[in-house]
Amino acid sequence: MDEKSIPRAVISRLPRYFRYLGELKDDGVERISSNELAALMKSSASQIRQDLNRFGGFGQQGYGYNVKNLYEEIGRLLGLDKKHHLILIGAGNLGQALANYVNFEKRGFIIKGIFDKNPAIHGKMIRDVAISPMEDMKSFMENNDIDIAILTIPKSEAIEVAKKLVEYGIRGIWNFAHVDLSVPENIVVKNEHLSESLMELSYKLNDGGF
Amino acid sequence: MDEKSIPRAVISRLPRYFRYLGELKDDGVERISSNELAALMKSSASQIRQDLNRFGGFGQQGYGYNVKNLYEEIGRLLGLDKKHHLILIGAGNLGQALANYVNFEKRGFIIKGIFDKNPAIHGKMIRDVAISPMEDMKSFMENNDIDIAILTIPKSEAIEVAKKLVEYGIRGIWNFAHVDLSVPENIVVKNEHLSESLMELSYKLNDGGF
DNA sequence: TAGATTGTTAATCGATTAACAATC
DNA sequence: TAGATTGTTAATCGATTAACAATC
Repeated sequence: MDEKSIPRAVISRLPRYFRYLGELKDDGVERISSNELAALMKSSASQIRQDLNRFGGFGQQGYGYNVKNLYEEIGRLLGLDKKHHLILIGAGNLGQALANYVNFEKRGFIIKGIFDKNPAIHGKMIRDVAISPMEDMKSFMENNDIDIAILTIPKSEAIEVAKKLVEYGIRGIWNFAHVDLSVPENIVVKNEHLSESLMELSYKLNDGGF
Repeated sequence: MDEKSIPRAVISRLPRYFRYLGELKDDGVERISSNELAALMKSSASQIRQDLNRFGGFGQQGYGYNVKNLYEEIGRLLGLDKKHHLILIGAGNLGQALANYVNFEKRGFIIKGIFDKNPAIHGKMIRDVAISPMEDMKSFMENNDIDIAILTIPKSEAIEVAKKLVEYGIRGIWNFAHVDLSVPENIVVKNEHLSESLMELSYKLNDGGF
Protein backbone atom coordinates (compact mmCIF):
# COMPACT_ATOMS: atom_id res chain seq x y z
CA MET A 1 0.00 0.00 0.00
CA ASP A 2 1.51 3.24 -1.17
CA GLU A 3 0.44 6.38 0.66
CA LYS A 4 0.89 8.39 -2.52
CA SER A 5 -2.17 6.66 -3.88
CA ILE A 6 -4.49 7.84 -1.08
CA PRO A 7 -6.61 10.70 -2.45
CA ARG A 8 -6.64 13.98 -0.57
CA ALA A 9 -10.40 13.75 -0.16
CA VAL A 10 -10.06 10.47 1.72
CA ILE A 11 -7.34 11.79 4.03
CA SER A 12 -9.43 14.81 4.91
CA ARG A 13 -12.26 12.53 5.99
CA LEU A 14 -10.20 10.39 8.37
CA PRO A 15 -10.37 12.73 11.39
CA ARG A 16 -14.13 12.80 11.15
CA TYR A 17 -14.32 9.01 11.03
CA PHE A 18 -12.06 8.98 14.04
CA ARG A 19 -14.35 11.33 15.93
CA TYR A 20 -17.51 9.34 15.24
CA LEU A 21 -15.86 6.04 16.06
CA GLY A 22 -14.53 7.48 19.31
CA GLU A 23 -18.02 8.55 20.29
CA LEU A 24 -19.45 5.15 19.38
CA LYS A 25 -16.73 3.43 21.38
CA ASP A 26 -17.47 5.64 24.39
CA ASP A 27 -21.12 4.75 24.04
CA GLY A 28 -20.17 1.08 24.27
CA VAL A 29 -21.03 0.21 20.67
CA GLU A 30 -19.06 -2.85 19.59
CA ARG A 31 -19.73 -3.19 15.90
CA ILE A 32 -21.14 -1.05 13.13
CA SER A 33 -21.94 -1.56 9.47
CA SER A 34 -21.03 0.90 6.74
CA ASN A 35 -24.74 1.55 6.36
CA GLU A 36 -25.29 2.48 9.99
CA LEU A 37 -22.18 4.65 10.08
CA ALA A 38 -23.26 6.40 6.89
CA ALA A 39 -26.64 7.20 8.42
CA LEU A 40 -24.95 8.63 11.50
CA MET A 41 -22.37 10.67 9.60
CA LYS A 42 -24.71 11.71 6.80
CA SER A 43 -22.39 10.27 4.21
CA SER A 44 -22.76 7.15 2.06
CA ALA A 45 -22.06 3.51 2.85
CA SER A 46 -20.30 3.11 -0.44
CA GLN A 47 -17.92 5.95 0.30
CA ILE A 48 -17.14 4.61 3.75
CA ARG A 49 -16.31 1.12 2.47
CA GLN A 50 -14.29 2.60 -0.39
CA ASP A 51 -12.39 4.91 1.96
CA LEU A 52 -11.60 2.36 4.64
CA ASN A 53 -10.63 -0.32 2.21
CA ARG A 54 -7.78 1.78 0.86
CA PHE A 55 -5.94 1.17 4.09
CA GLY A 56 -6.63 -2.53 4.30
CA GLY A 57 -9.49 -4.84 5.15
CA PHE A 58 -10.67 -3.43 8.43
CA GLY A 59 -14.13 -4.94 8.08
CA GLN A 60 -15.56 -8.40 7.90
CA GLN A 61 -18.25 -9.62 5.52
CA GLY A 62 -21.56 -10.30 7.18
CA TYR A 63 -20.45 -8.52 10.36
CA GLY A 64 -19.35 -4.98 9.63
CA TYR A 65 -16.56 -3.16 11.43
CA ASN A 66 -15.36 -3.60 14.99
CA VAL A 67 -15.66 -0.11 16.44
CA LYS A 68 -12.76 -0.23 18.86
CA ASN A 69 -10.44 -1.83 16.33
CA LEU A 70 -11.35 0.59 13.56
CA TYR A 71 -10.97 3.53 15.94
CA GLU A 72 -7.47 2.40 16.81
CA GLU A 73 -6.48 1.73 13.22
CA ILE A 74 -7.56 5.18 12.11
CA GLY A 75 -5.84 6.72 15.12
CA ARG A 76 -2.65 5.01 14.00
CA LEU A 77 -3.07 6.29 10.46
CA LEU A 78 -3.43 9.78 11.88
CA GLY A 79 -0.25 9.33 13.91
CA LEU A 80 -2.11 9.58 17.21
CA ASP A 81 -0.37 6.55 18.64
CA LYS A 82 2.79 8.63 18.87
CA LYS A 83 3.54 11.79 20.80
CA HIS A 84 4.15 14.98 18.84
CA HIS A 85 6.23 17.80 20.23
CA LEU A 86 5.15 21.27 19.18
CA ILE A 87 6.32 24.80 19.53
CA LEU A 88 4.00 27.76 19.38
CA ILE A 89 5.26 30.93 17.78
CA GLY A 90 3.34 34.07 18.57
CA ALA A 91 1.70 34.29 21.99
CA GLY A 92 -0.98 36.83 21.14
CA ASN A 93 -4.63 36.19 21.82
CA LEU A 94 -4.99 33.33 19.38
CA GLY A 95 -1.64 31.77 20.28
CA GLN A 96 -2.43 31.80 23.97
CA ALA A 97 -5.89 30.39 23.32
CA LEU A 98 -4.39 27.46 21.42
CA ALA A 99 -1.72 26.92 24.08
CA ASN A 100 -4.45 26.72 26.69
CA TYR A 101 -6.48 24.19 24.77
CA VAL A 102 -6.01 20.98 26.74
CA ASN A 103 -7.51 18.61 24.21
CA PHE A 104 -4.53 18.77 21.89
CA GLU A 105 -2.43 17.27 24.63
CA LYS A 106 -4.94 14.46 25.13
CA ARG A 107 -4.32 13.44 21.53
CA GLY A 108 -0.56 13.51 21.95
CA PHE A 109 0.15 17.01 20.66
CA ILE A 110 2.29 18.54 23.38
CA ILE A 111 3.40 22.14 23.30
CA LYS A 112 6.98 22.18 24.57
CA GLY A 113 7.97 25.75 23.81
CA ILE A 114 6.32 29.12 23.26
CA PHE A 115 8.07 32.02 21.56
CA ASP A 116 7.15 35.64 21.10
CA LYS A 117 9.01 38.77 20.14
CA ASN A 118 7.31 40.91 22.79
CA PRO A 119 9.67 41.23 25.83
CA ALA A 120 6.77 42.28 28.07
CA ILE A 121 5.43 38.72 28.15
CA HIS A 122 8.72 36.82 28.29
CA GLY A 123 8.69 34.53 31.29
CA LYS A 124 4.92 34.44 31.49
CA MET A 125 3.73 30.87 32.03
CA ILE A 126 1.03 29.21 29.97
CA ARG A 127 0.26 25.81 31.43
CA ASP A 128 3.80 24.78 32.47
CA VAL A 129 5.52 26.49 29.56
CA ALA A 130 7.22 29.87 29.78
CA ILE A 131 7.11 32.33 26.89
CA SER A 132 10.62 32.80 25.51
CA PRO A 133 12.22 35.32 23.17
CA MET A 134 12.33 34.43 19.48
CA GLU A 135 16.12 34.30 19.64
CA ASP A 136 15.91 31.17 21.82
CA MET A 137 14.03 29.24 19.16
CA LYS A 138 17.10 27.92 17.40
CA SER A 139 18.82 26.38 20.40
CA PHE A 140 15.50 25.11 21.72
CA MET A 141 14.91 23.22 18.50
CA GLU A 142 18.43 21.83 18.59
CA ASN A 143 17.89 20.46 22.08
CA ASN A 144 14.34 19.20 21.70
CA ASP A 145 12.78 16.90 19.19
CA ILE A 146 10.15 19.22 17.70
CA ASP A 147 7.83 18.03 14.94
CA ILE A 148 5.35 20.79 14.43
CA ALA A 149 5.30 24.56 14.77
CA ILE A 150 2.08 26.48 15.29
CA LEU A 151 2.40 29.85 13.61
CA THR A 152 0.19 32.51 15.20
CA ILE A 153 2.08 35.65 14.20
CA PRO A 154 1.18 38.50 11.84
CA LYS A 155 1.59 37.76 8.16
CA SER A 156 4.36 40.33 7.86
CA GLU A 157 6.61 38.09 9.98
CA ALA A 158 5.36 34.67 8.99
CA ILE A 159 7.42 34.12 5.86
CA GLU A 160 10.70 34.95 7.55
CA VAL A 161 9.94 32.83 10.61
CA ALA A 162 8.83 29.89 8.46
CA LYS A 163 12.13 30.06 6.62
CA LYS A 164 14.01 29.83 9.91
CA LEU A 165 11.86 26.97 11.14
CA VAL A 166 12.68 25.00 8.03
CA GLU A 167 16.35 25.76 8.53
CA TYR A 168 16.15 24.49 12.10
CA GLY A 169 14.55 21.26 10.96
CA ILE A 170 10.80 21.59 11.45
CA ARG A 171 8.68 18.91 9.77
CA GLY A 172 5.23 20.49 9.80
CA ILE A 173 3.79 23.98 10.13
CA TRP A 174 0.26 24.73 11.25
CA ASN A 175 -0.11 28.18 9.77
CA PHE A 176 -2.63 30.68 11.12
CA ALA A 177 -0.94 33.66 9.47
CA HIS A 178 -2.90 35.00 6.54
CA VAL A 179 -0.23 34.36 3.97
CA ASP A 180 0.90 31.40 1.88
CA LEU A 181 4.26 30.00 2.94
CA SER A 182 6.62 28.54 0.46
CA VAL A 183 8.67 25.74 1.91
CA PRO A 184 10.49 22.70 0.53
CA GLU A 185 8.07 20.00 -0.55
CA ASN A 186 9.03 17.60 2.21
CA ILE A 187 7.71 20.07 4.79
CA VAL A 188 3.99 19.81 5.49
CA VAL A 189 2.06 23.06 5.78
CA LYS A 190 -1.55 23.14 6.89
CA ASN A 191 -3.11 26.55 6.52
CA GLU A 192 -5.79 27.78 8.89
CA HIS A 193 -6.94 30.93 7.18
CA LEU A 194 -9.80 31.83 9.48
CA SER A 195 -10.81 35.03 7.75
CA GLU A 196 -11.08 33.21 4.43
CA SER A 197 -13.28 30.70 6.09
CA LEU A 198 -15.55 33.46 7.35
CA MET A 199 -15.69 34.95 3.85
CA GLU A 200 -16.79 31.63 2.44
CA LEU A 201 -19.58 31.55 5.01
CA SER A 202 -20.49 35.07 3.99
CA TYR A 203 -20.63 34.08 0.31
CA LYS A 204 -23.09 31.35 1.13
CA LEU A 205 -25.29 33.68 3.20
CA ASN A 206 -25.23 36.02 0.30
CA ASP A 207 -26.01 33.38 -2.27
CA GLY A 208 -23.09 34.87 -4.10
CA GLY A 209 -24.95 38.07 -4.72
CA PHE A 210 -27.43 36.56 -7.17
CA MET B 1 -26.60 33.13 -13.68
CA ASP B 2 -27.76 30.65 -11.04
CA GLU B 3 -25.65 30.38 -7.91
CA LYS B 4 -26.65 26.77 -7.55
CA SER B 5 -24.46 26.02 -10.52
CA ILE B 6 -21.27 27.36 -8.93
CA PRO B 7 -19.19 24.38 -7.80
CA ARG B 8 -18.07 24.24 -4.17
CA ALA B 9 -14.46 24.08 -5.27
CA VAL B 10 -14.78 27.42 -7.03
CA ILE B 11 -16.45 29.12 -4.08
CA SER B 12 -13.73 27.94 -1.73
CA ARG B 13 -11.11 29.56 -3.95
CA LEU B 14 -12.73 33.00 -4.04
CA PRO B 15 -11.30 34.29 -0.74
CA ARG B 16 -7.82 33.43 -1.89
CA TYR B 17 -8.29 35.28 -5.18
CA PHE B 18 -9.57 38.17 -3.14
CA ARG B 19 -6.47 38.16 -0.95
CA TYR B 20 -4.03 38.11 -3.85
CA LEU B 21 -5.90 40.79 -5.75
CA GLY B 22 -5.97 42.99 -2.65
CA GLU B 23 -2.22 42.67 -2.33
CA LEU B 24 -1.70 43.45 -6.01
CA LYS B 25 -3.98 46.46 -5.71
CA ASP B 26 -2.04 47.70 -2.67
CA ASP B 27 1.15 47.28 -4.66
CA GLY B 28 -0.29 49.55 -7.33
CA VAL B 29 -0.68 46.86 -9.98
CA GLU B 30 -3.36 47.87 -12.47
CA ARG B 31 -3.86 44.85 -14.67
CA ILE B 32 -2.98 41.19 -14.56
CA SER B 33 -3.36 38.26 -16.93
CA SER B 34 -4.58 34.83 -15.87
CA ASN B 35 -1.09 33.59 -16.61
CA GLU B 36 0.63 36.03 -14.29
CA LEU B 37 -1.92 35.49 -11.54
CA ALA B 38 -1.52 31.73 -11.87
CA ALA B 39 2.24 32.03 -11.47
CA LEU B 40 1.77 34.13 -8.36
CA MET B 41 -0.84 31.89 -6.78
CA LYS B 42 0.69 28.64 -7.88
CA SER B 43 -2.48 27.60 -9.62
CA SER B 44 -3.27 27.37 -13.34
CA ALA B 45 -4.31 30.06 -15.80
CA SER B 46 -6.97 27.80 -17.17
CA GLN B 47 -8.53 27.31 -13.76
CA ILE B 48 -8.50 31.03 -13.04
CA ARG B 49 -10.23 31.89 -16.31
CA GLN B 50 -12.70 29.08 -15.83
CA ASP B 51 -13.44 30.15 -12.24
CA LEU B 52 -13.84 33.84 -12.89
CA ASN B 53 -15.91 33.37 -16.00
CA ARG B 54 -18.63 31.59 -14.04
CA PHE B 55 -19.55 34.93 -12.51
CA GLY B 56 -19.44 36.92 -15.72
CA GLY B 57 -16.90 38.36 -18.06
CA PHE B 58 -14.59 40.20 -15.71
CA GLY B 59 -11.70 40.13 -18.14
CA GLN B 60 -10.97 41.55 -21.54
CA GLN B 61 -9.34 39.75 -24.45
CA GLY B 62 -5.86 40.95 -25.19
CA TYR B 63 -5.68 42.89 -21.92
CA GLY B 64 -6.33 40.60 -18.96
CA TYR B 65 -8.14 41.61 -15.81
CA ASN B 66 -8.30 45.01 -14.17
CA VAL B 67 -7.02 44.35 -10.65
CA LYS B 68 -9.09 46.93 -8.80
CA ASN B 69 -12.25 46.02 -10.63
CA LEU B 70 -11.79 42.28 -10.14
CA TYR B 71 -10.98 42.80 -6.48
CA GLU B 72 -14.21 44.70 -6.00
CA GLU B 73 -16.28 42.20 -7.95
CA ILE B 74 -15.01 39.29 -5.90
CA GLY B 75 -15.52 41.30 -2.72
CA ARG B 76 -19.12 41.77 -3.73
CA LEU B 77 -19.53 38.06 -4.43
CA LEU B 78 -18.20 37.38 -0.94
CA GLY B 79 -20.67 39.83 0.53
CA LEU B 80 -17.91 42.16 1.73
CA ASP B 81 -19.65 45.22 0.37
CA LYS B 82 -22.22 44.87 3.14
CA LYS B 83 -21.82 44.94 6.89
CA HIS B 84 -22.43 41.75 8.82
CA HIS B 85 -23.52 41.78 12.43
CA LEU B 86 -22.24 38.92 14.52
CA ILE B 87 -22.65 37.56 17.99
CA LEU B 88 -20.02 35.51 19.72
CA ILE B 89 -21.13 32.72 21.99
CA GLY B 90 -18.57 31.41 24.43
CA ALA B 91 -16.00 33.89 25.71
CA GLY B 92 -13.32 31.41 26.68
CA ASN B 93 -9.76 31.70 25.39
CA LEU B 94 -10.59 31.11 21.76
CA GLY B 95 -13.75 33.23 21.84
CA GLN B 96 -11.92 36.16 23.35
CA ALA B 97 -9.10 35.78 20.87
CA LEU B 98 -11.55 35.97 17.97
CA ALA B 99 -13.38 38.93 19.52
CA ASN B 100 -10.07 40.76 19.78
CA TYR B 101 -9.15 40.13 16.19
CA VAL B 102 -9.55 43.53 14.54
CA ASN B 103 -9.27 42.42 10.95
CA PHE B 104 -12.72 40.88 10.88
CA GLU B 105 -14.17 44.32 11.51
CA LYS B 106 -12.12 45.77 8.66
CA ARG B 107 -13.93 43.39 6.31
CA GLY B 108 -17.34 44.35 7.67
CA PHE B 109 -17.79 41.55 10.19
CA ILE B 110 -18.76 43.37 13.37
CA ILE B 111 -19.24 41.60 16.67
CA LYS B 112 -22.24 43.26 18.31
CA GLY B 113 -22.81 40.93 21.24
CA ILE B 114 -20.84 38.42 23.33
CA PHE B 115 -22.51 35.78 25.46
CA ASP B 116 -21.17 33.35 28.01
CA LYS B 117 -22.69 31.22 30.74
CA ASN B 118 -19.95 32.05 33.26
CA PRO B 119 -21.23 34.80 35.64
CA ALA B 120 -17.68 35.64 36.68
CA ILE B 121 -16.99 37.34 33.36
CA HIS B 122 -20.35 39.02 32.80
CA GLY B 123 -19.85 42.72 32.26
CA LYS B 124 -16.25 42.30 31.18
CA MET B 125 -15.55 44.40 28.11
CA ILE B 126 -13.88 43.10 24.98
CA ARG B 127 -13.30 45.99 22.62
CA ASP B 128 -16.51 47.98 23.25
CA VAL B 129 -18.69 44.93 23.82
CA ALA B 130 -19.66 43.62 27.24
CA ILE B 131 -19.99 39.92 27.91
CA SER B 132 -23.63 39.10 28.68
CA PRO B 133 -25.38 36.10 30.16
CA MET B 134 -26.71 33.49 27.75
CA GLU B 135 -30.27 34.32 28.83
CA ASP B 136 -29.97 37.73 27.15
CA MET B 137 -29.27 36.23 23.76
CA LYS B 138 -32.91 35.94 22.73
CA SER B 139 -33.90 39.54 23.34
CA PHE B 140 -30.60 40.75 21.91
CA MET B 141 -31.30 38.94 18.66
CA GLU B 142 -34.82 40.34 18.57
CA ASN B 143 -33.52 43.89 18.89
CA ASN B 144 -30.49 43.63 16.62
CA ASP B 145 -30.13 42.46 13.07
CA ILE B 146 -27.71 39.58 13.58
CA ASP B 147 -26.53 37.49 10.61
CA ILE B 148 -23.88 35.22 11.98
CA ALA B 149 -23.10 33.52 15.29
CA ILE B 150 -19.61 32.43 16.20
CA LEU B 151 -19.83 29.30 18.32
CA THR B 152 -16.86 28.88 20.64
CA ILE B 153 -18.40 26.73 23.34
CA PRO B 154 -17.76 23.12 24.38
CA LYS B 155 -19.33 20.49 22.17
CA SER B 156 -21.60 19.36 24.98
CA GLU B 157 -23.48 22.67 24.75
CA ALA B 158 -23.17 23.44 21.06
CA ILE B 159 -26.11 21.44 19.74
CA GLU B 160 -28.56 22.97 22.18
CA VAL B 161 -27.31 26.51 21.61
CA ALA B 162 -27.38 26.06 17.82
CA LYS B 163 -30.99 24.97 18.07
CA LYS B 164 -31.84 28.16 19.96
CA LEU B 165 -29.93 30.32 17.50
CA VAL B 166 -31.93 28.89 14.64
CA GLU B 167 -35.14 29.52 16.58
CA TYR B 168 -34.11 33.14 17.12
CA GLY B 169 -33.48 33.61 13.42
CA ILE B 170 -29.74 33.22 12.85
CA ARG B 171 -28.68 32.85 9.20
CA GLY B 172 -25.15 31.48 9.54
CA ILE B 173 -23.12 29.69 12.19
CA TRP B 174 -19.34 29.66 12.32
CA ASN B 175 -18.86 26.56 14.41
CA PHE B 176 -15.67 25.97 16.39
CA ALA B 177 -17.26 23.31 18.60
CA HIS B 178 -16.02 19.83 17.79
CA VAL B 179 -19.39 18.46 16.84
CA ASP B 180 -21.57 18.44 13.73
CA LEU B 181 -24.64 20.63 14.04
CA SER B 182 -27.86 19.69 12.34
CA VAL B 183 -29.81 22.72 11.27
CA PRO B 184 -32.45 23.45 8.61
CA GLU B 185 -30.95 23.56 5.15
CA ASN B 186 -31.43 27.29 4.70
CA ILE B 187 -29.03 27.93 7.59
CA VAL B 188 -25.35 28.03 6.61
CA VAL B 189 -22.90 26.26 8.90
CA LYS B 190 -19.16 26.55 8.43
CA ASN B 191 -17.22 24.20 10.66
CA GLU B 192 -13.82 25.10 12.02
CA HIS B 193 -12.71 21.83 13.52
CA LEU B 194 -9.20 22.81 14.51
CA SER B 195 -8.23 19.52 16.09
CA GLU B 196 -9.23 17.64 12.94
CA SER B 197 -7.08 19.99 10.98
CA LEU B 198 -4.13 19.21 13.23
CA MET B 199 -4.77 15.49 12.82
CA GLU B 200 -4.69 15.86 9.05
CA LEU B 201 -1.32 17.58 9.37
CA SER B 202 -0.18 14.74 11.59
CA TYR B 203 -1.28 12.16 9.00
CA LYS B 204 0.81 13.86 6.39
CA LEU B 205 3.87 14.00 8.65
CA ASN B 206 3.37 10.39 9.29
CA ASP B 207 2.89 9.46 5.65
CA GLY B 208 -0.17 7.64 6.89
CA GLY B 209 1.93 5.12 8.76
CA PHE B 210 3.24 3.44 5.62
C1' DT C 1 -26.75 -23.28 5.09
C1' DA C 2 -28.89 -18.58 4.58
C1' DG C 3 -28.41 -13.85 5.52
C1' DA C 4 -25.70 -10.01 5.98
C1' DT C 5 -22.29 -7.10 4.72
C1' DT C 6 -17.82 -6.25 3.01
C1' DG C 7 -14.40 -5.66 -0.80
C1' DT C 8 -13.99 -4.33 -5.31
C1' DT C 9 -15.09 -3.42 -10.10
C1' DA C 10 -17.79 -0.63 -13.23
C1' DA C 11 -20.59 3.53 -14.12
C1' DT C 12 -21.42 8.17 -13.21
C1' DC C 13 -20.53 12.57 -11.84
C1' DG C 14 -17.74 16.66 -10.98
C1' DA C 15 -13.47 19.27 -11.35
C1' DT C 16 -9.32 20.40 -13.77
C1' DT C 17 -6.59 21.01 -17.76
C1' DA C 18 -5.85 21.64 -22.68
C1' DA C 19 -6.90 23.77 -26.84
C1' DC C 20 -8.40 27.23 -29.75
C1' DA C 21 -11.73 30.39 -31.78
C1' DA C 22 -13.44 34.98 -30.53
C1' DT C 23 -12.23 39.57 -29.76
C1' DC C 24 -10.11 43.48 -27.67
C1' DT D 1 -3.67 45.19 -38.48
C1' DA D 2 -1.03 41.98 -35.42
C1' DG D 3 -0.45 40.37 -30.89
C1' DA D 4 -2.24 39.17 -26.70
C1' DT D 5 -5.31 37.11 -23.88
C1' DT D 6 -9.89 35.98 -22.67
C1' DG D 7 -14.11 33.01 -22.97
C1' DT D 8 -15.55 28.61 -23.84
C1' DT D 9 -15.70 23.94 -25.63
C1' DA D 10 -13.60 19.41 -25.53
C1' DA D 11 -10.52 16.06 -23.23
C1' DT D 12 -8.70 14.27 -19.16
C1' DC D 13 -8.41 13.26 -14.60
C1' DG D 14 -10.16 12.30 -9.98
C1' DA D 15 -13.86 11.34 -6.74
C1' DT D 16 -18.29 9.42 -5.75
C1' DT D 17 -21.93 6.21 -6.30
C1' DA D 18 -23.93 1.90 -7.87
C1' DA D 19 -23.81 -2.86 -8.31
C1' DC D 20 -22.68 -7.34 -7.20
C1' DA D 21 -19.60 -11.25 -6.42
C1' DA D 22 -16.91 -12.89 -2.50
C1' DT D 23 -17.11 -14.47 2.03
C1' DC D 24 -17.87 -14.40 6.91
